[in-house]
Amino acid sequence: MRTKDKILVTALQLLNEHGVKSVTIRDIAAEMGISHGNLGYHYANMELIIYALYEQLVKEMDAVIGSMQFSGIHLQLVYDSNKIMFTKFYEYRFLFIDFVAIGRSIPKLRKHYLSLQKKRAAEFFMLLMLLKSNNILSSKFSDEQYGQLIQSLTIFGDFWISSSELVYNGKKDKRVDYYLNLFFALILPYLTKEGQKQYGMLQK
Amino acid sequence: MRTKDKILVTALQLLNEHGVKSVTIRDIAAEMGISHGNLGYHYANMELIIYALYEQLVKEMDAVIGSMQFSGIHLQLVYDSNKIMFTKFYEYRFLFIDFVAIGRSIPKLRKHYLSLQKKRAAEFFMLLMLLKSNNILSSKFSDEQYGQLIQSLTIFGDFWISSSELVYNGKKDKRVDYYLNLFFALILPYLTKEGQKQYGMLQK
DNA sequence: GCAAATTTAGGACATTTGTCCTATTTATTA
DNA sequence: TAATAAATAGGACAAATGTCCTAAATTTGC
Repeated sequence: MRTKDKILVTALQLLNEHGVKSVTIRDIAAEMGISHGNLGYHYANMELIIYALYEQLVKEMDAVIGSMQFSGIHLQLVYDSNKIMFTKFYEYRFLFIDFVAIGRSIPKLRKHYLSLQKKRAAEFFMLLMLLKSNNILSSKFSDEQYGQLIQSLTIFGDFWISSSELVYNGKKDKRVDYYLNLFFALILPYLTKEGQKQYGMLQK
Repeated sequence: MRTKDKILVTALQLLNEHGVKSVTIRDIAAEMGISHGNLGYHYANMELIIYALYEQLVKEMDAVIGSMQFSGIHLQLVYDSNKIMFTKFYEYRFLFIDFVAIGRSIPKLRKHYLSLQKKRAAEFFMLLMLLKSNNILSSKFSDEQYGQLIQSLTIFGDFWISSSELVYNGKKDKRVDYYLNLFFALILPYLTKEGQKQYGMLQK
């Protein structure tokens, strides 16, 4: 692996473990066994590394979402795509754990995230509308209510990791599933009979 | 005001504005126009200041919640108590914005928060059960489902500020109301006819 | 195989920050 | 009022950190 890539791998590991505040250029160099001067040659400072990792996450998400086959609308689809997203998010958890601090110190990242979120919210809204017209989500709730639901789901999606970092004390390999389950519990009361049937048959 | 109290006031203002990462003992002293040596005499480091502010928040919350009159069970009660909590949280928003980083660097704070959260969740569960038995919340959802709802509401309650810090661009004085409204939208589908009626009549 | 470009190591330096220390001033109390 | 305690100012210092620089080593392209 090229040094430049290896730096990102090591940085990600250290950032996830110790948090943005505690990791320095020199820490990463030491962990890799290279000089801090060398590391500075590839990435002059932590912000560049963090932004590179953010770009990497976005890229990986696009790739994995893009490769999904949308064969007919079904609750399983929502489940699968969210499971992938939750898992990826957790791989890059330091970003979410220090979300605001990072957004504050790297305006470019914040700006990009905002437009990304807007796009994702619009896609998700389309998906919900589709589920609604296919009698999976109930029609008795207004589009505005579904819009609000999406906002809350977005907040949950962005911050379940932070919460779990402080609170979760279950098995490590069940963490994502646990919060994915909570996420779906938020959608549960909006389901029709048919939706509930599909929910019961979800392959988790 | 005593210097020791004034330090907390100034620290809170700076922390809310710039975040934990960017505020130092010396910054606070400079803002107050006193020497850093003097500030060190009262609080040796930032962690002591942050913990003191956390204690202050907990104390203020206890006081304000304790003074509420619980005259009969009603959705308005849930609304009012949450409005108070949301408002207080926002006054001390730096705590929530850097929740994980603070919890990591001040284990005592993390530990206290965990036991507090446990207590609050239990109280909230009792409240929901009461609303359920008073036909405000629907009986068609299981206690387990209400338990999950509380967990999601807790995550929302702890992190709406972080999200708003990055996303919200509405009027400043409507911020708390906006997220309180989203918070209640999460409860909406669990309401009975009677509950919905009370919801429509909420004095916001 | 050799010149040029890239990569690497490590030193130097300024800045920031927490921490400690002492001297002075202000407040308290007996 | 005198002595004691509390509060304040500001200097000193070490550790950490980003940043810059140079020289050596390695790789690349012709």
